[in-house]
Amino acid sequence: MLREGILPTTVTFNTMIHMCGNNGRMEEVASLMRKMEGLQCHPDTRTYNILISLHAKHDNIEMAATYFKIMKDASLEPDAVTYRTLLYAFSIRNMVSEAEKLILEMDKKDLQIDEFTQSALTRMYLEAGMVEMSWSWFQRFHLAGKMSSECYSANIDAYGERGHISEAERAFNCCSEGKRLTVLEFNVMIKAYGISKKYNEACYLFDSMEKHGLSPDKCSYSSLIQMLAGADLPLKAASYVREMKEAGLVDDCIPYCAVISSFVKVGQLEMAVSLFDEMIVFGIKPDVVVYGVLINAFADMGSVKDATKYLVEMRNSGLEANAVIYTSLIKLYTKVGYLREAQETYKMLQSFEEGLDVYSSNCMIDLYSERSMVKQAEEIFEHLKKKGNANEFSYAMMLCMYRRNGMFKEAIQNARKMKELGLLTDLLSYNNVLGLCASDGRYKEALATYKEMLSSAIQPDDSTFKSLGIVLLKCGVPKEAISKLESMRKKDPQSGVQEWTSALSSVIGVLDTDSPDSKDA
DNA sequence: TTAGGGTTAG
Repeated sequence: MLREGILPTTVTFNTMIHMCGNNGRMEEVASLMRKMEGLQCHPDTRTYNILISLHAKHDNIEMAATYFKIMKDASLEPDAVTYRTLLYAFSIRNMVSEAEKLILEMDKKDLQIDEFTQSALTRMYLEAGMVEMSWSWFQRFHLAGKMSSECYSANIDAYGERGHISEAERAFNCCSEGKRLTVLEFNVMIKAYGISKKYNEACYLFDSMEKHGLSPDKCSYSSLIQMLAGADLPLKAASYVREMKEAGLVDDCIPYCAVISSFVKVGQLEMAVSLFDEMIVFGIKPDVVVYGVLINAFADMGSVKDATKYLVEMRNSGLEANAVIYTSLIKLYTKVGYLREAQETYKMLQSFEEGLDVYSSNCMIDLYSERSMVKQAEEIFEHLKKKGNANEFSYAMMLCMYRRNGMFKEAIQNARKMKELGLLTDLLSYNNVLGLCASDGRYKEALATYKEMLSSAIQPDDSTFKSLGIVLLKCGVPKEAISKLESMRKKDPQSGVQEWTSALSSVIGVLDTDSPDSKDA
């Protein structure tokens, strides 16, 4: 583009810088700047505006601010575009003092802030915890009277998203005084009520749209249905789905799916199924997600028959099961103890990119360990470890399997590895490890584990003290003394736990070895 | 710059 013999003008450079920058070729932008300098071709205000906006877009705010300074040093007058670009960039990064400095300059030059930047200011002040300040800016714009629906909505949304519901309401009311409301303001206000868990208000506002001569659009319905479903109010949500259907605004199964999954969540599976049936009657095609919801629901119930029914139905309608569905099936087969089916499903999962995750692998370990199929369980466990995916569940299940099969050495190694990797975090895991230590005669290790448990603020339970009681008993503490410790703990858990700790410390603290028959202690 | 559905165990 830069041909020899023809001197490119500033305008040409501006165009090229703009093009390169928009394509992300920032090195070329820098090289063009150097060429400009070499040719003594002077950048103008527009050149700097482009540079500031490009660097802001590429998240290099320092460079954007630097060009602003260079521009002024070159005695070029920043214009409304310059200020708007930089002020917006500062606002969305919550750079309050930098933004305020610019605003001051703009006021001096009598330059107006555009409404898009204004809503960014509202957000910035809210993020900074300066609610009053944000409100005074909102008012300044509101009183100037040139706000659009988009701007009012952006402000209502800014307040609503952060739970400032009364400011959102005030902004909404300001809007209704100044101009005719549109669906947009209603939608963000409904969303605001949802975020503040004011579901009745949301419904009431939605229902009042008609009185304002407005019809709710797809977004109004979707957000209301979504919020009600998420708030465990599926019955209410269902009535709006029906209304939405009546209005001809349902074109996929997503709103139905939200409500169906809400019914499942609150345990009303029959309602979920009947809404699903209703959806089919209306000719809305179910997709793999909504099938997934039902299959998972029946998997949780251990109902192979129903889960399979929906799986078959899904396949018959030409949909392929995905990794999520196979994971639900593995959960189901683990629950009911169908090893062969689980193995087959696990094999199917291998063909997926996300494929074999910890969850499904742990299900397989669970199945194998219940059957004492040590080798098979180990194989999966090794695979998990190799990929760095083995988690607390994986380790705990392996530990239990080893223990059940009398493989104490392996069990202890596992327990130690768990601690080492920081995977011992849950009460159940601690209890597993303590139970193991107690039955394997590792009293010092039991005490250390118990102390670790207390210091990581895990509340011990009855099962914890059952194992510790065995430890004390094996150390020669009489049964009566142990029962006394337990009744003390039942009466006053706090001091009871302390009594247990000192009893264990005094008995075990004097031992000089742990498990005399082991050499790896 | 309005909203959006599914899997996480002992």
